[in-house]
Amino acid sequence: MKKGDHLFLVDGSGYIFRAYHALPPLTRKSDGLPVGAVAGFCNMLWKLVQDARNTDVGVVPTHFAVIFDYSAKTFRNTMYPEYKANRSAPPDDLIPQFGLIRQATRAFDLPCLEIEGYEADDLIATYARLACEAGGDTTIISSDKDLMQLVGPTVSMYDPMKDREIKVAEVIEKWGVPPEKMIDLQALTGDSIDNVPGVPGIGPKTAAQLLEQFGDLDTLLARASEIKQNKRRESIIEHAEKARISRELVRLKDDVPLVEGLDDLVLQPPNGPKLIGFLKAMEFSTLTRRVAEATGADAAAIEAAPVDVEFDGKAHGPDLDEGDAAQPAPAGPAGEAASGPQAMTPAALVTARAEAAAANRIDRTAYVTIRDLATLEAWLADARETGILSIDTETTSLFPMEAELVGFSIATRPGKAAYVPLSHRNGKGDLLGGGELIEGQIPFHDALAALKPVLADRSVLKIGQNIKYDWVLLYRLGLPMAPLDDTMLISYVLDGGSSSGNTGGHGMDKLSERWLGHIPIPYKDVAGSGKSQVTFDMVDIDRATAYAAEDADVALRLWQVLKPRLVADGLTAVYERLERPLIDVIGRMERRGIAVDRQILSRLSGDFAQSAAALEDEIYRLAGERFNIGSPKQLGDILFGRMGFAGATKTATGQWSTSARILEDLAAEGHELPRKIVDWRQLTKLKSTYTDALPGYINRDTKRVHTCYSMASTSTGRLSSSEPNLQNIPIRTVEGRKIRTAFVAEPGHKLISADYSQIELRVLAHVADIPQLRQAFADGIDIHAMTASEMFSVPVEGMPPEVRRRAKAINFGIIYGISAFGLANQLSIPREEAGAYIRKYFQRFPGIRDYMDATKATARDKGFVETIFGRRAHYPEIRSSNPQVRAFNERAAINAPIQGSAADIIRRAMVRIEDALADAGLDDVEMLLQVHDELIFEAPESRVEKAIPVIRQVMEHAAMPAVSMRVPLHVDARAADNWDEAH
DNA sequence: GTGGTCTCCTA
DNA sequence: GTAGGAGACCACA
Repeated sequence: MKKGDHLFLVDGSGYIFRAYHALPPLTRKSDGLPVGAVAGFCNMLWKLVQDARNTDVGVVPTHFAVIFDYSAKTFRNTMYPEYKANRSAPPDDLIPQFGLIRQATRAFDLPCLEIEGYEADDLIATYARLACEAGGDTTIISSDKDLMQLVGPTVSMYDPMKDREIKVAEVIEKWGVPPEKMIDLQALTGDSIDNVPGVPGIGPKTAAQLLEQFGDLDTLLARASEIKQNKRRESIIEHAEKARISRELVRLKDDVPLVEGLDDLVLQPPNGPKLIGFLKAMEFSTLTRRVAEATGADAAAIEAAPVDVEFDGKAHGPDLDEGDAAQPAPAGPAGEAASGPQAMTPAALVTARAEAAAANRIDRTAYVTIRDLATLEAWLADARETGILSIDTETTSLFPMEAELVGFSIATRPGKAAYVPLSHRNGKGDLLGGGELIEGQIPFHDALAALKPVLADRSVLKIGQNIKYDWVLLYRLGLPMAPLDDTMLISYVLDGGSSSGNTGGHGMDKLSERWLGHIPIPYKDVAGSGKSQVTFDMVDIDRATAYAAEDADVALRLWQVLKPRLVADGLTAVYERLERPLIDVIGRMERRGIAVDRQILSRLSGDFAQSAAALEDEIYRLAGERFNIGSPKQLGDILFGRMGFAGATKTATGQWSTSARILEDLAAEGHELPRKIVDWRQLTKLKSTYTDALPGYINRDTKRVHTCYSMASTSTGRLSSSEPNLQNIPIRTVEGRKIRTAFVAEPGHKLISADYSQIELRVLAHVADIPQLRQAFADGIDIHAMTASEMFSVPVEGMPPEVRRRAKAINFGIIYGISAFGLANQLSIPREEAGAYIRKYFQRFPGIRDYMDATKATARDKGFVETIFGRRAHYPEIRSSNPQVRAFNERAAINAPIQGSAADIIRRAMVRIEDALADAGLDDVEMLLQVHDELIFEAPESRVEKAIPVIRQVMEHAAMPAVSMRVPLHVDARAADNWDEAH
């Protein structure tokens, strides 16, 4: 190396972690291998190497190396055993990427350096010193503050993510001291991440000020008695020794015995074919193309290179130390096993995390109430260091669209959690409702302003339990939040199914008890319940802190336990493609809401009330007495007791059944009273559930109805909608449909409804691979008529409606895990006849029976079934000795892959549709609702014609490229002023 | 006031 | 026969 040469040193280990959190998660298409950080790394390296050949750019590297940490143990551990002892394990889907990034480096033909016993930073320090001595310059590709001590006249740093150079001036600007004092500064402040102790109570600001005053650490320690502030003085005197140890920990070693000298680092021209082979193996098509163009290689002629995927996390520092207690780990790469890193398989990591979580008890007394901005800033800085922020909002309402923020809690590491009260009030609320703001709370907007950049920071992962709620609320307050991880959704992906999928199955309390062995404070205990319940702003701040900080702490701990299971169980792709990207998509739908015309509902309510009143009079006349028609008990007594109608059946609890089915049968025999009761029920149902209830959900500010979608409450992967449920708005009767006319588009806009035609039958045709069904769907013919024609040997032409109706019932029955009992019930035919139909059906479509048998066998064998995208639904009770329980679980297990695959397909469509619309210049077309196989959009009138083909295209191809369906998907779409006409 | 039961709305 | 949510009633506390 000579004067004028320029050495680039990439801090590989540092980059991995930052890229992982900063970049959107990416998985290899073919097998779900997580490769997001690898992709970021390759793009960065390529850009750096390319710039090297472009002489227009100011800085041209002549020497180049990528440097990694070797292993857990370094000389610093000998000096201070606790060094980096409390680091948490890396995210599970990052682990395989450590090895891949080293392979990427070699594919670039760049030196990939690491030395046992030293950190990457020490090697960087050593090479930088050598380069300086040889008269060359050095650029360190990193933004790590630990490296800033090296910055000087010939050494600068470069942050590849922010495209920002860090020189002496930038260091001073950021830390208040020049680079040569960074060591002393860090010795004082310590580093919670690396477990460098420092002096308690001294942060960067104070440290800089002290160094300014005293010059350096030794002088400061010698003259500590001169410090005026009592606390500060005592702390420094007491912890002087810690400061000295800290200084030795943070001081980088610049005389590491190197294997490769500077001359080994001379930058070579890129080896196109070798690099392309690796990029192809990673399935990075864009970069492959770029490299091919730049190097003149023929990408098509190059085969993907073999790539080793290791799950042992080679040399990413001491992060896997917690694995000590876990199972024996497989050896590391050849030749490095003996002294190499703690090796750990995904399964071992899962075990280790679960054991650690169960062992680390929760200590509520350690939680902090943050009452001033500086403390909040310090916590948020910690989050930027860890790259992790567990967050939970406390509000006055369960509806995020109308809730007021009362405070929020954060956690950056297990046990380190705090609550930030913002608008707690004292109890002196008067007629105006107010009460006075309690003192000792950070001004609302100041706190949010501090929080905002961290929430938006792509390099800080925000973790929450049901984080969609917080996302919607915070977005409303002008605080967008990304990226996100949701412990509820992770649990849902891992353990979904009837055993845990029902309401509350993935709730925080349940998860905490199960995984942490800890029961969090119930909400009731802080806010009361029933009449005495108060909103959270009235809760005492100390009690609020215990409750709220615990939630953030628990969410973080759950995340540590649950996230690694995704990789171990092969469910990363399901989470990353079907859950995580949907959080903000659905959040936006909830935020938009849909306009509901109050006048229409009010008029309908009046109409329904009038008709129902008229029916009531007649019912009393026919019954000969007044009674509560809405009481099944009283009604049953009158109909089957006093009046003695025939055909009575009992419900499970021995009551007379008065279901519509029974009453219809009686009506069919010519009885007037049951008919009127059925009609009365329909009207009162429509009135109470819809026309009376819906106006109460119209938001005061937006004038729209904002339903809440639950992403984790079904066993199959469907969404559910509540408060109000907009997935059960009537459609089957003329009267009911009128309610749909109240769902309207804004003036100048239209509602677009796009729904999948027969999606579940198409999925069935695909998974069971039934030739006749596939053909029928390919030809676009009436599927129920085709079924009838096959079964009963009747031509489709001129088929009696009754024949088709029966075939249709059978088709649905198949999807539901058919039983003769159920089909008989549905069609009102004898059980024997229904059984004969089913036998006939299986005769004509033997593939269906094979599929059903295979599904049941899988469920019994593994305890779960899978959708075509790999989502699992667990049915452990399929092994029950109770025949009823077993049969029920068998039917559910047969239905789940069909219903669930359809649900996954529409989820995929929802994830893609916003971008597709935006790409077509239609970003003013907004998705509002999802009703299982239907999506509702609102669009300016002028956009409708252009939007419909885009929507249809996305929906019909939503399964691709993960699954190539054997049958086409078909979508019907229409636009109108209201939902009734659009559907 | 809470929880269970019945009924009924949807895909 | 599958998957949901909600309102009314009623017996329990």
